[in-house]
Amino acid sequence: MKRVTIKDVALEAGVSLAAVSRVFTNTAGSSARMREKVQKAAKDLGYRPSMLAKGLVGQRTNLITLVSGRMADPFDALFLDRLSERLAQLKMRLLLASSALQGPNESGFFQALDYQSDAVIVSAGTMSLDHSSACVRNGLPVLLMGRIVEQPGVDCALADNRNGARMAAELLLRTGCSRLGYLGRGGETFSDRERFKGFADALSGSGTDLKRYALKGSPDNENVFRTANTILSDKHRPDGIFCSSDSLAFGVIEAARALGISIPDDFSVIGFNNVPQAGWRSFQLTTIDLSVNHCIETAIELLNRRLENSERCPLIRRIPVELVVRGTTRQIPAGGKES
Amino acid sequence: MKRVTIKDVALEAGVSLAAVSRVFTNTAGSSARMREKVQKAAKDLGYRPSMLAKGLVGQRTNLITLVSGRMADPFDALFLDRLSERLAQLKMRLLLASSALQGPNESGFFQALDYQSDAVIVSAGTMSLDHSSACVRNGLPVLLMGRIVEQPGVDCALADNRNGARMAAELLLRTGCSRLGYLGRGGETFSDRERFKGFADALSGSGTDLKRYALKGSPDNENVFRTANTILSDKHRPDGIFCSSDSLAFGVIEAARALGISIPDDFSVIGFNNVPQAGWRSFQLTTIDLSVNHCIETAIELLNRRLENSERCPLIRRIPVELVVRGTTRQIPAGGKES
DNA sequence: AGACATGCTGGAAACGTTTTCATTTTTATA
DNA sequence: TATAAAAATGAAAACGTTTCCAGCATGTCT
Repeated sequence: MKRVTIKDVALEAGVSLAAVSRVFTNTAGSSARMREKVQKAAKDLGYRPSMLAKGLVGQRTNLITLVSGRMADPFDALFLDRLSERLAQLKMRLLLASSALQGPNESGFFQALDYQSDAVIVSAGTMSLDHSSACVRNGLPVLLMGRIVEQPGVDCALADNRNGARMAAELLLRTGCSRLGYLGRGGETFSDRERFKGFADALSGSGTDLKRYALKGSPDNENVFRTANTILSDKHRPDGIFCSSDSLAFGVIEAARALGISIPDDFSVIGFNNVPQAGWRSFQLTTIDLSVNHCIETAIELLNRRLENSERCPLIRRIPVELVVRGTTRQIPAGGKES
Repeated sequence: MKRVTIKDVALEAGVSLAAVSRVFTNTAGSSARMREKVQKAAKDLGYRPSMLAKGLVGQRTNLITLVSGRMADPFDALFLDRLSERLAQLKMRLLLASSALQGPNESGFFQALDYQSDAVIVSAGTMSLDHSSACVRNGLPVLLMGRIVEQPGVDCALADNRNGARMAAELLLRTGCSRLGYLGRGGETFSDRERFKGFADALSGSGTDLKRYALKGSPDNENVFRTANTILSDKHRPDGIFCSSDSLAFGVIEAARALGISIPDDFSVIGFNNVPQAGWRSFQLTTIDLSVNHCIETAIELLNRRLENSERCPLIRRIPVELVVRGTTRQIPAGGKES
């Protein structure tokens, strides 16, 4: 019932505590005989080092706190899943901070501090950064996914939004759309703004109309459907729309179908993220692919570099995106000049 | 840069360590004056107790380890999300154990032990329970979601699978299906078996055909589609199919559409879980609803009861399910006798 | 006024590690 | 073989808490 400690192992092996510790931390300075004795004793007793004690004295807990939004969007779920797996390979563990519940002292940053995480990753675009400075002050690295904040100790990784938006704009133009729309989530996140701006800039000079729509209320399918329904019921509705996420695009597709608007003949839709569902036969959504794996690798790289040198200046990494053409946009006219 | 400890607070307030600790743990035996002094000092210094130290000496870490499968299924993602939020209300944190990576000593159970979690929740149906006994032996409560293992210290919570399967069977029968199929995931999980058995039992005596199909390979949409396509291409294909999860049902629906089989006129589909997508206009899937909130509440209740009495005998909780009729099954003939 | 319970307070041990430092043993060098 | 250098080992302090125990006021009862 009682935990097997390093002391028990030392006793069993007839050596000192320090010796056991050295063997388990692979510190130089223990004979082959010693390693053998200790390892045998440890195995016999079923010893496992207490990460709590380790973290208390050492400077690493191997804990990474993740502040994530609601897992409603499949992209977030996928990100979480892969991140957890990848970190496990590096012997690190993910500690979840519910970004939903935000009491006075309940910020994910405080949680990270309480458990002495080695770092905090913030992937919730809407999460307030009010208390991030508390982390920075304590030397706790912060990694921001999806937005940029210039502050020492805070690294950032985010999609190449402008480029993605540009590709979407160009495709819509080349396939003959002329009244365009942009649909973003209500919250006005950093990514949202960048995507709109990139879309608008790419369109400028083309002489096309651009209307910006924003979701009001929660991003669940039903609400998206209603919003899209309103947009598409308008007499002067757009004939092509770029959505800041695939989830929005799905709702738009369904609204178009419900109204009998034919996709892609009468109406085009482009999403963002390329979540698995985008490829399903029911949607065949043309979208901007943001590779989850690429996100993870970038995050891991920034994390590692920060952990080995906490003083280095902040880095901002842009994750490249790619256009994936499926069935919600028209074919590019064959005669046109190819880029 | 250095952490503010209880010692600093004690010094600032001019009291002893013990006094500060007592104030922060709400232990009886500190005067109003003392509380005031300490709280002021703590606030001035920005003190936050180290959960590591707390966990090391006390017996609670407020950490719950969750061993979950790949987050591909939206139900899992939802469960994780809500669980994290609910636990946060109770001042507990979720520590993730990637069930994917299973090295020799990498089982989630060991991870729970290493960090001295207060409990382990296993929601990955396919996760091996090889090392669960190590937890039980160390007095670490185990909560199994979705399957039953009778062992001291191990509580179980799972859907009322037989009842759900019965409802599915009855609906299919009453809407006139006569050649039925059951499609489960390959792994042959506990739930899978229960659902099939429940389905088969409810059908016995009705004189209908029942064929059991199982997915081979990964449960991604494309693979499900291929499997469903094979099933439905058969000349003697079923005219109604019950799937062990909504994700499977989506693939089946798409395969039917691709083959020009009309739903629900020529073919009926029922899923399990009632994930949000089941209600989307693109699917309108008739399914067996398993309430995530109900799952969470049951889990929390079992957890709490186990934490306050680690000796109590194991409990098995069945979570009720409900039939949600949508568009992938035919209407029940009006004239028939209602139940 | 003396005895006694009561409530508040601080000292110190404990939790399970790592790490520094001094000591002992081994190995290499002359 | 003596000696210096190197390697292996153990004792003890530190990490930041909680908790047990003893001491000391204070107030109450005879």
